[in-house]
This record gives sequence, C-alpha cells and structure tokens, in this order.
Amino acid sequence: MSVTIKDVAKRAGVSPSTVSRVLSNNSRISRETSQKVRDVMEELGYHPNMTAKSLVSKTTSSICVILPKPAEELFLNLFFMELIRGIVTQANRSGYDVLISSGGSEKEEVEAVSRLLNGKRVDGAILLYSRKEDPVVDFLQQNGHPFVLIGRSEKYPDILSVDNDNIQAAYDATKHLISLGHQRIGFVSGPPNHIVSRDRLKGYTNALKEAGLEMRKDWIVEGEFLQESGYRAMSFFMNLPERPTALVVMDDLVSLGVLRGLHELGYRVPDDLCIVSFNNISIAELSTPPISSMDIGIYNLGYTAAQALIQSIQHDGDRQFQKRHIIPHRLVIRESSIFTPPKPS
Amino acid sequence: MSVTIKDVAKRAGVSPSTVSRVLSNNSRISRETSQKVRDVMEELGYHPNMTAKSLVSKTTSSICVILPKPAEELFLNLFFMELIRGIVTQANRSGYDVLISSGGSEKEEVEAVSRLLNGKRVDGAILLYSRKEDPVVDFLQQNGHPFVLIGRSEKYPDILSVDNDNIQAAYDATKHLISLGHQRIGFVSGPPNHIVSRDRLKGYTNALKEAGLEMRKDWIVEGEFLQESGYRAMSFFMNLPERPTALVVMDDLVSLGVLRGLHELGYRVPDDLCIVSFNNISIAELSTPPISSMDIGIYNLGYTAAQALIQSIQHDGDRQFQKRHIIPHRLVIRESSIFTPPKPS
DNA sequence: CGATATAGTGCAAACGGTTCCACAGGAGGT
DNA sequence: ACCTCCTGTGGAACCGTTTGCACTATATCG
Repeated sequence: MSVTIKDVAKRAGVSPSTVSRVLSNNSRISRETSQKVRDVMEELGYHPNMTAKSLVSKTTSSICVILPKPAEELFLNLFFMELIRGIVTQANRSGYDVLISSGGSEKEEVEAVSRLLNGKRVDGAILLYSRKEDPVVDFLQQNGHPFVLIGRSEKYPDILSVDNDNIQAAYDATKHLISLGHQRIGFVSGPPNHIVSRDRLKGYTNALKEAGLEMRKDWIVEGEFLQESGYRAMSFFMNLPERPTALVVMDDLVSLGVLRGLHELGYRVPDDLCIVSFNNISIAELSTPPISSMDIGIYNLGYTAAQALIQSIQHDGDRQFQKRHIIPHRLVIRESSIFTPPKPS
Repeated sequence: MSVTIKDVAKRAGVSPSTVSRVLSNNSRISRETSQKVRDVMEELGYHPNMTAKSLVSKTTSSICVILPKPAEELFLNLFFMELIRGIVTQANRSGYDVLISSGGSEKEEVEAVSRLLNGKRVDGAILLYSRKEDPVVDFLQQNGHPFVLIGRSEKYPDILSVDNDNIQAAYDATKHLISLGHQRIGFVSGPPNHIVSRDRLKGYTNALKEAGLEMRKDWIVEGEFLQESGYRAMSFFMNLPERPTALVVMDDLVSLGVLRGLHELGYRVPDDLCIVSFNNISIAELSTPPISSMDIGIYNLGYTAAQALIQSIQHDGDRQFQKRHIIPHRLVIRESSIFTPPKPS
C-alpha cells in the first residue's frame, strides 16, 4: 500500500539497510548515496512507519497523561488545561507525543495505565496530583515503569516528582493576610486525602502559630476543588457566631464560589471578608473583584514534569538525576485582599 | 525482556498461533485450550504488545486532536477543554486513545499531522474549527486520511464534519435581543478568516434585516477569541456618538472582556448595555453578572466528532454514513439580557 | 609490496504479533 | 468401508524497521 523502505531501496539501487542508515544519519553512509536515497524518498513520498520503528526499538516517543479520577468535573478546571499545555509543549519540543487518558474508577484507571505501559503504547506516564493512597502509583512503581508525579508521594519519597513547596506557599499566603492585620483567618481546604490539602493546611497553621493567633477547628472546612464547595464553605462561615475576617482558599474556582455566595448575601469583598487563594488561574484575574492568588507556576509544573519524565526515559537506570523538582510560587496580590480588616470588637 | 506470545505458547504447550487466536476470541479454539492459555497468560503476566499488533493490523486504535495554530492562548479557553473532554470520553469508550498535538506555524502543523498519519501513529484526526483556507484540511483530504472537522469547510462541502447551525444560532441570539425591544444591536465578531465568524455574522444580519432594523458597519467589530478583544470592542462602542444598546458577542471570554471594561467605566449590565454571547462555557455562568449565552453543546460536538471519526475509520470506504452532523444549540438566558433597554431618544 | 585498517554497503535475523494454508482426526452420510 | 466435512491446531510467511556481522574495495602503513 504505502511506500516502504524497501521500495525506496529498490528504486535507489541500494539495500534497505542503507536506506535505514540514511534515515538515522549514520555516518558510514557516503555523501552521494545519502543524497540519492533522500531524492528517492522525496520522489516516492516516503514516510517512515513509526509502528515498525517502535517494534524494534522498543520505544514509542510518546508519553501519557493520566487525569485524576473525577475527571468529569476537574476537566473543566483551567488548572488542567494549563498543566497539559505545559506538558504538550515540552514533550513536542523533545519529539514526544502526548496521549491523554481519563480514568473511570480506580480499577479502570490502573487497567488503562497497564494497557498503555505494559502494552508498550507509551514510554512513560505523568500523574496529576496524588491522593494519599494511589493504586496507580503503586502499580507504576511496582512494575518499574518510568513516571513522574505532579505532587508528591508520602509512600514513596524517592519517586520522580514535580511539586510546589505547598507548606511554604500556604505559609506565605497566610502571612500575607496576617501582615494586613487579620487575626481571625479561616481555611477552605480540599479533599483531605489529597496530600496538597494537608500540606497547605500545615503551612496555614504554621503561620498562625508563629503569629500567636487563635487556631479554631470550626474555621477550617473541607471541600472539593469545585465552585460549589466554596459556596457551601461561605454559608458555613457566615453563619458562625464569630466569623473569620479573612480566608485562605485552596483553589481559585472555590474562591469564585465564595465570592458568588458573598455577593448574593450582600457582603462585599474585601470589605467584609478578605480572600487569598491558590493556583492563580485566569479566573482569579477575571473575577469581580479580582482574587489575590498564589501563583504556583502551573505551566512550569507541566513543562518540568514532561522534561523530567523524558530525561528519565532516555537515560534509563541513570540515578544521577534530580528526583524532586520544586517549582517556585509567587503571591499575586489583587483586590480581594488589599484592605485592612476591621479590628475585632 | 517482557513476556511474549511465544512464552505463553511454550508454557501452555501450544503454538503461538493458538495463543493469538485465544486473544482474539477465535471461535475455532476449544474451550479447554482457551482456558489453559488464559491461565498461563495470567500466571506469566502477559500483556499483548500493541506495537506489534499495530504493525500487522495496520491500525493503531488511536486518533489525534489537532489544536489550532495560536494554541498558546486558545489553550486557556475552557471551550477546548470541554471539547477534548467529549472527544476523549467517546474515544475511550470505543477503545481508542487520544493524542493531543499542538501545532506551531501552519507548516509545522502540516508536518506534525503528516508524521502522525503518514507515519501510522494514529488512524485519524480531529480538527478543531477551521479557517477559510486550511492547509491541514487540504493535506488530509488529498492524502485520503480519515478525519473530521469540527466546524465546516467551504472548499470541501462533502467532508466529514460536526458543527452547529451557526447562522441559525446567531439569528436566534439576535432575535432574542430584538424581542426584548432592542433596536440598536452591535456585533463583536471573531477573526474574519474563521468560517464560524462569518456564519454568525450572517445570522445576525438576517435577524436585523427581517426585523427591519438598521445595520451599521460601525456596529460590527472584529477581534480574536480573547478577553482583550472584548475590552477593545467595548471601548470602541462606548466612544461612539450613537451607541448600540445591546451586543451579540462571539465568545464568552470576549464577553468577559466587555463586562470588565464596562465595569471599569462605571457602566452597568444589563441596564446600560445588554449582552448575549456564544458557547456558554462555565465562565458565562460564573461571571458577574452571569452572561446570557448560546449553548452550542461543546461536549456533544467533541463526542460526536470522535464517534463519527471512529465510525469512518472502521468502515473505511463505506459511503453510506452521514457526512454532516449538526449539534443543536440552545439559548441560556441570564442576567446580562433580561431588561428592556431605554427607548431610543 | 603484503598486511592491516577503514569506509561503505548488503544480508539476514530479529522485534511480537496475525493469518493463510495445511493437516490430523473424528463425525456423518451413502 | 469410503468419501466428505468440520473442528482444532501447528507451520510459516509477513508487517516495516533496525542492527550485528560479513564482505569488498580502497587507503595507509611499515
């Protein structure tokens, strides 16, 4: 059907091996032969069959991205879009293709990953954020597949991973509110089985402790990374007899929910409640008012993850490479946190 | 290295062909042999090598999605995330993997597609929205590769495509504003080389004409599918001696820019200006005020595209399948367009 | 000038499957 | 008892590459 290396060889009057060597720029091929072969390739419209190449080289030049379980909702999050953009950009730059896989149940997820990696369809995987117990991580680790975790694993500390210093980032965010004069600061967390939730909670409490501020259980609420969670958290806080004057919120989308709820109830931000949130996706800038948000370099996370993964694929077994990559964070201050709160009465 | 079909064959005391037949559920294999082989596969942890399978079957069970050229910005658009979600969901359901490719220049784009399809790395491609002249469409069409266009092509009317009836949708959106009493309606268009821009413009003018309303060149501005374009359009309109009282806007992100600008200048929506926009991405619902938006079934577009593509791949040459799929639209009315405008003085 | 290195190329064996064809053995028909 | 058909299986070719090894011709050297 399509033009193969043999067709080119025949037409150019050389052997298939020679054509193959021309393709891989083997130095042993003479200048003229090389040129002749290239001319024929052009003439016949030859394109190397990647599948055949993969079969013999045992390598596919592609990686996959495993989206986390509740991908249905999270897919809507700009966070993932930005992350994927970073991954695809860097991967393509290194000559790799990126395959997106969205799991269903955890079991299906492991099966999908197994199919892709054991089935030799991809050379490695990128995992987006990790829960405390993650069967996919277990699987990859046990089968010795190259992979990189965006986030971190407590179970396998020596795993290849790209992450922020979330403890420090949350500390910095909280510190910002404290420096504005806030003394009653609440925290809207993500799902407790996500390590990132616990890291940020820790940073928050560290900052409070250091400042000698009150830490109250009822000023910490858990939720999903969804707008609705923010709405619910807001209701909860605003019905409290003693309310916080500022919130540290796990995600911009959640903050948007908070904002929305406050608006409906007639409260104003930052006058009635200050907000500092995380991730700094474009929504943070576009909302009214714009939300102060901790930029965690999402694109950079994806970019670095792809880079680290490909490096680890290409230099397999090489132990000299950096295992943990920390992407810097940076607080972007906007209207949601510029005012000093009323002093506690 | 890894377990092959031969290892399984040897261990089970059968020939490789038999194992292969068990794998493909060939009916000629006896129940007991089949079971024995399956047991051995389980025991040895066998996983079929997809690459080898692809080589002989000349099929990869994967498709690629080509993101449009200025992917850097568009990537940030929830539109694409939602579309990709639809594509991935349906593809996975049919046993296909999805590969994301983001082109650089048009030339690079064609090269990437050529590498993927001519190189037999994927079986088909999905193109997201099309410009009037699209070298990638030309390439795919000329080389006879299976592909589906999300959008439509004027050059090749018989191409497999999934689209909205954008003329009708824009007509409906405009009609909605007219029914609210608006007589001076502006239009914020997308790039003029996108067919979707021209279709929607047509629907808009159709509606105006039918209602006997004035159609003014200076009430139509072009832009990108970006927030900034909305901001600029807004400045333009608000500096006009005679301003429209309502706008039809090509994209929610653009509307957000309009909203933002109006807010800065102290205008109020919908009191000073009504807005109806397109796509109904989540931003439309989350903005303040929420934006009336034409839901075009983005997920459905992606879902249907994947379905149509896979169908066309599997039944190659079969001409009996539907070529043009039209996804229904539905106007979601929100606060940005609920008030009747002031009567023209 | 013969030995040896070297550049340039071809042959054939993989890589891990699928599938056409052949074939053995038993069932069923006459 | 013979022919035919069917079931279940094995053998081997093939898919389009890469690559180790062998080989030839020329260049280099003592």
